[in-house]
Amino acid sequence: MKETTLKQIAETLGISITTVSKALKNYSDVSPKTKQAVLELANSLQYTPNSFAVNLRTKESKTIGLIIPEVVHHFFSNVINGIIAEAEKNGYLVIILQSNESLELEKKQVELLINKRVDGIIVSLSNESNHDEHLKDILRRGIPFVQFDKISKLIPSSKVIINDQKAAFDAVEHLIFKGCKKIVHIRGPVNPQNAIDRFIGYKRALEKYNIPFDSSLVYTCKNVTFEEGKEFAQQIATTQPEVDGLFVITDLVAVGVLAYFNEAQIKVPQQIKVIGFSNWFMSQVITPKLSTVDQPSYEMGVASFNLLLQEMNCKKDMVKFEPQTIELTTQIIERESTF
Amino acid sequence: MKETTLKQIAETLGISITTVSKALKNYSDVSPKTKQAVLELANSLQYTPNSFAVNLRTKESKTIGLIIPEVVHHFFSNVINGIIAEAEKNGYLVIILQSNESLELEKKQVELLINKRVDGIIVSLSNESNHDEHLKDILRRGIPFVQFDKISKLIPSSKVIINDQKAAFDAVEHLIFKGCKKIVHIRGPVNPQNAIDRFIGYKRALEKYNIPFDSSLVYTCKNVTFEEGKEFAQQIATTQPEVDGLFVITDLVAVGVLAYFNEAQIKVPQQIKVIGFSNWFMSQVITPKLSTVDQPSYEMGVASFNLLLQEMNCKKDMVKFEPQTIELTTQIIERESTF
DNA sequence: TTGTAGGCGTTATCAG
DNA sequence: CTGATAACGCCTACAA
Repeated sequence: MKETTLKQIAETLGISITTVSKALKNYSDVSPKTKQAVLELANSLQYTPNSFAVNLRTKESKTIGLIIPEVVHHFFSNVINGIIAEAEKNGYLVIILQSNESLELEKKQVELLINKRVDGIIVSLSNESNHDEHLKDILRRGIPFVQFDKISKLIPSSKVIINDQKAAFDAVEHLIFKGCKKIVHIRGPVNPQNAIDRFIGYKRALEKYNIPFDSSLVYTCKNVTFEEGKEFAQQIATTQPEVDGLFVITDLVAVGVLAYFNEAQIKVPQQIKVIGFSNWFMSQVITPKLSTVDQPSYEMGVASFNLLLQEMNCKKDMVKFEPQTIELTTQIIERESTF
Repeated sequence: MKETTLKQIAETLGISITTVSKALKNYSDVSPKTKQAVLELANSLQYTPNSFAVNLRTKESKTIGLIIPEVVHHFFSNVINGIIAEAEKNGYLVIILQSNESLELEKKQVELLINKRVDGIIVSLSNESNHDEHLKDILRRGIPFVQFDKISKLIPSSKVIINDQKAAFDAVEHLIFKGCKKIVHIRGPVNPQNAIDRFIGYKRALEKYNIPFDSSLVYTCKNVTFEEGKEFAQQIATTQPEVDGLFVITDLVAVGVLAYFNEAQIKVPQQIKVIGFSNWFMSQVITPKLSTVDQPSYEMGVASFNLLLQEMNCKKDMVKFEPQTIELTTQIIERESTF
């Protein structure tokens, strides 16, 4: 099974490789006759340029790399969706890697992508990531780079984010408006910037409405799972029965909370109100339907790719590119769990 | 930002490119002294071989392509997970494309991957796919190729599947054992082989237990969504109240069914029993917990990649490869919806 | 309008 | 042990 090459076409047609190449690329200086001959033969031989050779010549592969913590995840799979759709529109392919929330893996994968010489890299950091060197490496090598959602603020790259502080503030304010006085926050792990920001938003809302902050009302997820939600809900129900509101880092965990409350016959929203984060599809399917903060995941993917594209184009044109930060808007979705 | 190359190292060290290359690749015939010098310099210059050049020379890119109908899908995202994990273990990267259940897109994407000269291709067909030419193209070009789950039986490639007929038979038999007499099947679209096979399994089970087949009890999904589940459930409840069992093509749709029954206060499993397919995480979270057929998604990914790897290795060694079919086992998971 | 020549960076062969 | 040379397939000044 031999691949057909320019050389073959040139030889069977008795002309030079150059002419064949030009004919195929619609150069003006090829006689219509030879051009047609070339086109026909190329077609019948199913010629496609060898992308390895093209990559080597042009120094680009029209391929980008994407590193995310988890593929099986409502938010991230939607982001992937947005990225590959937008990439395809623009003639780019996407290599996807999963860090499994491990900093070690994330580092290795950055290295992999650098070695692969992808044209650009998009990353959302793992929960473990409290370390920057591998990201600086990307910058040092001059590879176009975009961070989204779980970012390192200190790295001067383009970023696509939401205003986590404000979104969290809104969520907690919503609970307060609904009459909650004693509000628990089930927060994300220690490292991720967005977990920190949502925590800050929670505190700010309390502050604004003169509710004293009480650290015993803060629970910290390690794995951010459904099971953790159940466990924390149980702890809360048994040790802090006076809690009447719950702001949860993400819908998956909030669904775990609701699952426990259902089992324990604790009435939501009558006895306790719950609001999640991210507007997962399932949150409108469970009983009671979960109030949440809508986070535009697909759009984040699209925006991330487009920022990357801009930077890649600048690089090609040797134009300096200024990193940009795009902040997408969020929205409170009120459902049964906070009626 | 210049990339460092063998040439640079050779020049600054005053030796030949060949020697540098050998030193870096641990060839036996390089003096320890020069070797060390090369290694040190390469290290301090952060040398990494230009993969474009390597690809061109070796005619492989250590990259495979994966085409699936949907990324945001519990089953497929788990398969992706399995594939990229196994690929990474073996030094391969994965380009992911999404056909959006469109045959047109699927064809284009196959072409894209062929042009990209990936080392191998893994595909799960879109629901629209009733057409083979693009798959034959892969075979014609001699590109290692594996199909999984939604396959074209006629294409002689390796395949990773479950026994959909048997799995469906088991599910329906389970309903019959639980006392169901009038069993509806909400089936998948017309084209996909696995929708056809599950339908056959349904009929066989009825036959075995002498329940006459009644085509008015078969509903056909177009989009296989939550909403469709709700709609069909409503139709069934209003027009065929004597139905007492429901075998649904996939959990997502089944969850839609349960959502309607919940709203309409129809008691599951007392009035009607429901069994889904694929063992989605959410199926154990909703109320009532959904009985289902467990389909090993991650494992399908792993098996698919491994089959592909075998074929890629055979190709390298110029050994003939015989396409294989791996059939993974399924299992009935009994939960509240069929108690 | 066509062709020659050089190079992208690596690897493999073969001779010194 | 070391290196010259060719080749992978394509692109692009520059000549002819």
